[in-house]
Amino acid sequence: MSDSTLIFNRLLEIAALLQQDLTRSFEGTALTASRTHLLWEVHHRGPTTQQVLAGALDVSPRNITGLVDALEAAGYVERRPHPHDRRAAMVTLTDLGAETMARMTHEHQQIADLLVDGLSSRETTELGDRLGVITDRLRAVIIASGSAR
Amino acid sequence: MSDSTLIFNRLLEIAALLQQDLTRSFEGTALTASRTHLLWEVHHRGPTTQQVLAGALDVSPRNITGLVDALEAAGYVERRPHPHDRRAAMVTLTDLGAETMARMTHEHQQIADLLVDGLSSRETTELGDRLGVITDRLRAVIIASGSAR
DNA sequence: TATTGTTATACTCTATAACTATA
DNA sequence: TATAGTTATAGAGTATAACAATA
Repeated sequence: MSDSTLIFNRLLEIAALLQQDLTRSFEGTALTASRTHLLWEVHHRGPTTQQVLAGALDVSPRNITGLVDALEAAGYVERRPHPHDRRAAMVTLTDLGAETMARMTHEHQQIADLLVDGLSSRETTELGDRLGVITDRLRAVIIASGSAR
Repeated sequence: MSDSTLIFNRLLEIAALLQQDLTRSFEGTALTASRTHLLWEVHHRGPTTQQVLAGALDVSPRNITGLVDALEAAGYVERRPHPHDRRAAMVTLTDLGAETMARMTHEHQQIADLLVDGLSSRETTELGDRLGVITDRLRAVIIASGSAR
């Protein structure tokens, strides 16, 4: 197996492990990866229409309806009236939603520190740079394969 | 944002992009990520019982039934009788399944080369080592959080 | 006429529980 | 009695299409 295949396989394994850890961390709550992604967007954007969320998550508006329904039922968000457009709803974090996102942001930093712990600051910077290169190339591959269709 | 958070976010982004690219590459076929994972296991193990596949994919036996049904309907695998146990079926690649896996293995190598291209062989080795460290730590985190429950 | 969000319908992945055939 | 796989049922994420209310 070539060195590049080895690295690629490590990236795939890391991706699978991250997904697995995320899923496990939601056990026993009403949260899921998709719902948390939506929460994350609202956390960073502030009150947001469902159309905007559909674009941000790259998912159909119908799907957003379902995710917001579930998050609203569990008390993480509220639909509030849009100030100027009576068709639209502003999805807004409740106190529970805001507290949850604050806690998750903190845990996010902690696991990041844990994973990268032990590398010197120079090594850390280099690793970041190389992953950045891979990220950029991967993005380019996806854009290319998208436009090829 | 700390350096470690930056690296962690890059890993998350790479994970999302890989998932996106994989999903897109299956458009217009009967394949999905889960079905391909099953195909991948059979490719590497040879004819395999569904019980073993359930363990390999870490998924319920019921789920394997559905995945094998779909792959069989699309012509990628066959259920053949187990030589000694009439309860069990051996999931076996058809010619189409074997050709598909050969092609995917080749494409897998190509995208690996593409993504890692441009790094010197020393840099490649170091990147692999550092990702290996992260993979091991992440695995440890997941095992720890699993046993805590 | 165009846009926002919903209802209707369908497919995939996933799980647990009950059941059949076989060991 | 235990195991391999299936049927039954259910929840979650996803999609398209048709529709209502509003712009």
